Amino acid sequence: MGKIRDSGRTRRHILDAATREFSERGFDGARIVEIARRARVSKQLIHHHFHGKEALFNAVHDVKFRPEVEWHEPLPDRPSRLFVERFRMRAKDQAYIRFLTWEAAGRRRNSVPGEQARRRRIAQYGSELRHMQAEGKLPRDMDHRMIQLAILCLATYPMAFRQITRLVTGRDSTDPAFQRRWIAFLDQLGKRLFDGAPRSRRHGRAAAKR
Amino acid sequence: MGKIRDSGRTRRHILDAATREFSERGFDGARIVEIARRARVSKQLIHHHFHGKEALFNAVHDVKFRPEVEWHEPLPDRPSRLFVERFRMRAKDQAYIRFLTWEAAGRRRNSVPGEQARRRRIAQYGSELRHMQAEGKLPRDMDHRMIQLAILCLATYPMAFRQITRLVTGRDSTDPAFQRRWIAFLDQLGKRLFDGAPRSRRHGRAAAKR
DNA sequence: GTAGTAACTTTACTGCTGTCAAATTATGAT
DNA sequence: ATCATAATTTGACAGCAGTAAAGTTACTAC
Repeated sequence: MGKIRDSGRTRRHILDAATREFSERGFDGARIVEIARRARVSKQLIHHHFHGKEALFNAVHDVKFRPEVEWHEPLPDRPSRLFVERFRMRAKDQAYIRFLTWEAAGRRRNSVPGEQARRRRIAQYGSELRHMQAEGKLPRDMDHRMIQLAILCLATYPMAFRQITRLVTGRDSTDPAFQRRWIAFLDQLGKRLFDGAPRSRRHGRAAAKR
Repeated sequence: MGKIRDSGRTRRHILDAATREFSERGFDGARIVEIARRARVSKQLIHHHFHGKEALFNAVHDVKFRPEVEWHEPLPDRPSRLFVERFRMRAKDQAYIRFLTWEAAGRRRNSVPGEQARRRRIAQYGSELRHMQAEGKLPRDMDHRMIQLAILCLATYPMAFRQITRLVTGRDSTDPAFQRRWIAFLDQLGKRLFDGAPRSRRHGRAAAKR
């Protein structure tokens, strides 16, 4: 019998199960009995290791998602790849997207968990963008924070709002065929936006319209 | 005493209250007692008029959000305004955004409610985009469905993921100051993307990079 | 080996939530 | 006036979710 006692292992099992359950059903929808079933422990044991549902939820965030937040990925050198690279990251981490979506939907607490670290992380990304602006790789006449937000829009939305993506494109956002096309599109987008007029010298086009 | 009985009025009150409650807390988080309190009726009366929580939820969608889905807005003539106009719409209807977000987060049912109408609505928008492509107003070398999705990304995400928007820009997405800047940014984006190189004749740029 | 501690189980309960059924009150037709 | 019908209130309950506390089993140090 593999009945050896190992608190670390069971804690891990519980956390894994809880991660999936919370991701799928959200905090209110999640059932701790279900988590117990998935982790193959009794629900009381969950309450023994962690202390209540709320605490378990926080633990899940800390253990499972904090690394994601802390992780620092290098920016691509070509600015036109900003969209694509970010999307690639997001597409790999569906669970985190779902967590973000639940967080956005619910308003259980005005301060988001791990706000400090996330703010730092985001600020750092922002300063790198500004640096690219200074180098002339990104247009200077655009607010770098808005560029950053746009990157997140295009990288996150299709994975978060899967039902919409399916309605619009006919394919689920997890479908590799969709991801290929979206990446191709983001590449076009990046090139048109940033390769074409990287300098700030007024991005003169034929002002034909209007 | 305004104690006259008017089923229509109370039904409306219940629906209003339910709309807010479901928007704020989602299906699982919503409490029908709370809906009753807001509508100033007893919870049993809710169960009398509608039949259970699930049915009430569907009714809310039908009555409150269906019109939004059905509504047909004219596309702007200048393609560069596509982003801005869509965002303007979205910013006005926070409740609908929240509904979409809950819908995206939860997986209560694989088929989304009102799918038929929404699909038709979306397809129509798509065909108008294709028409703009045919007119040369939009680049032909981009997949119009991806353009459509991008529009939704940029219009919806900041309003849906308010916590992210706040972390990135420092302002809440309902803040008029943010909305002004985002609109300005989307305008720049649209111009760079669609005013500059509307034709499909290879959008020649200085292929300096790489 | 034994004592102590921590992992796990069992039993039980409390509070809440959605729902049902019956009683009451208003409304409208005849 | 009366009677049927629908609106609304009252009362009650059955189920479940989270939790607490006590009991049992395994592991560890001495």
